[in-house]
Amino acid sequence: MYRSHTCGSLRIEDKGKHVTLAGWVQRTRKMGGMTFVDLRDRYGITQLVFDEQKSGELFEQANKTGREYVIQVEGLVEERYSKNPNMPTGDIEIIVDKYNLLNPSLTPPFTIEENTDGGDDLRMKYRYLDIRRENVRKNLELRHKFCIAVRNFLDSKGFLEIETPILIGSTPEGARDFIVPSRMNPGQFYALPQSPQTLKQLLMVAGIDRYFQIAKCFRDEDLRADRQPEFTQIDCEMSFVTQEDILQIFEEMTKYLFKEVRGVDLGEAPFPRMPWQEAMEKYGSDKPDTRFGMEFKELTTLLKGTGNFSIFDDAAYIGGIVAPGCAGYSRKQLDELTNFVKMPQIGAKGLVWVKVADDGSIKSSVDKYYTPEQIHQVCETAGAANGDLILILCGPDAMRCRKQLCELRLEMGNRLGLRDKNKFSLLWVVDFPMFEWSDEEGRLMAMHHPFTSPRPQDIPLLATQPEKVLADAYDMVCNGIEVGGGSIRIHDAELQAQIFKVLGFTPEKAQAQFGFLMNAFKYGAPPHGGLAYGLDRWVSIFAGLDSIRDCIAFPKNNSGRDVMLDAPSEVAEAQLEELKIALVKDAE
RNA sequence: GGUGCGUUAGUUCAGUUGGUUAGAAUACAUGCCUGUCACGCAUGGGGUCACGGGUUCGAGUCCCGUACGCACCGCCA
Repeated sequence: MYRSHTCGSLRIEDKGKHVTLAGWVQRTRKMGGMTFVDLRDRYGITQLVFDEQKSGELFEQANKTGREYVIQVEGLVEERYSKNPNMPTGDIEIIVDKYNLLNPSLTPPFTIEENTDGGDDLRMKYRYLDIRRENVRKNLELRHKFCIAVRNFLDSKGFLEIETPILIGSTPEGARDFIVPSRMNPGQFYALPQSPQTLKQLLMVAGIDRYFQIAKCFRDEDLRADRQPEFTQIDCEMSFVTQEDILQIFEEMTKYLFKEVRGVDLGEAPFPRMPWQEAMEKYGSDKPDTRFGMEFKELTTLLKGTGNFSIFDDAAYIGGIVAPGCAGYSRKQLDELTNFVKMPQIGAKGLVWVKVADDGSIKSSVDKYYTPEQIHQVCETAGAANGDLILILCGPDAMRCRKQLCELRLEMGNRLGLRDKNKFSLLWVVDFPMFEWSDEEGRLMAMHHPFTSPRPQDIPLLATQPEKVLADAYDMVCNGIEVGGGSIRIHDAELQAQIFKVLGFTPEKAQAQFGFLMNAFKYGAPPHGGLAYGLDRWVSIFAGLDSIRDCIAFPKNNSGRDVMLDAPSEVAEAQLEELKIALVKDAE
């Protein structure tokens, strides 16, 4: 037996017990004739005491233990002389009478402390040391609790957890696939699933009317702080359900998770539902952060062609937001905001402001182009009160301009401290367009995915005005983050074929790519639909993290590398030969 | 594919207008210290200033390129 207790379990009630502990040396404090050692494991830290007079030889050994040495000790639990109220085990200490060095350690490249001195890169290279730190471990514990709660909830609702394969076929729609060569079928490749989408639909055809899976998904696209090439989805599908049924059950699950895992009561009220069109008009985003207001006010008709400001006259869209209490912004602060919107990734040309002072007097950066009455009208329309600042953007492309205004709104939200990590605002975004135009492909693309059902009332439009068709699709949004999304699927082979046609697939190509699904639909496919939650995103929201990497045990870096394993890497010639793969030598 | 920022001690960073022997904190080592818990005090070791080229009497500092990291745009059904 290596240990009788963990390093976090002993309390004053255990006084007098003879115990065995094992763990890592967090720190040693040498006080001359006395040495304190903090022994750490996953459960906590317990102080060990070595006394020169009483411990003799043990004292010498204790003084030689370095950081992160793995040791085992036996000793008596004693009440402390001077207690430490800051730690759970702070009332006791172990008077060590037996010491066993299990394994020494090199000095770690960064300190194993909550506020480590290690940078991200180094921490990832030595992730096994990083995970020893309490805050990283806490995130993994939270992730575990989240998964357990999901399983409990879905099990209680009759869902079956079923695994689907990782080696599947490539699908050209959507993200770029990771592909895996097949040795037994030279020249042919598997693809890793971007999601188990088609497989779960086949499970519905198979009569598994409630399915879920905590599924790894793979997308070979560039990374971000909130995007990894492999990530985890809580993938769910149900048969004989309407959109309403799905929204209700997953709203219930969300409330359950908040309560069980985060200790937050979201209340009885249903989540607001916002049509996609409204989200775009009010927030310039299909995933609005509704923790704060500052909704867009369109000013196009009011300002375009009514003054002599050519910038506005040439714009297709003029919109503003009201920043409450910001009328006192200095020239410098306004310049900062102007520079912010002019950053290349935002791309606005400039920023117009209107200040409504505390006494109601109005001043703006376009005073010379408009009459005071017109500017006053702007304040009315925008709903600005005394002390408020109106920020206005315009541009030739309404959609782009709204996106820019969206960025500005979020920036103001940050500046005004309105994006509190402990506040949660959830909503459903519904009624997504079925298709969006792709300039690159020169055709319509499925906005959600090609298996999404159009709203029944819009089906007649498919043949005539497909761009006007709305989908039976929905996203769950929390604090401006898309945390889940799904749709009612097509269960009719005919309708599915019609959608493929709109997407520019020839019947032959559709058959080749998705024949397995359309054939299955011919054998009595039930009406079905579902939803997938982004596990990594949920956990990082619950933990208040800025990057999903912090809740993934072994994440990839910005360029898709695992710096700990040094993957990806080259493989042996022999492996390539076996796969009949020849590498193209760089011509240079 | 693109934009921005960064790369200096084991680590996190500072380094002025281009000018003497490149600093701090922390970590590490040694010594002192019997109630510490971010212990304290003293001493010490530790640097290819990412790499390559250029400008200059002289480059950590300026210029060009490369690599790597981070954030973002494109991309992510």
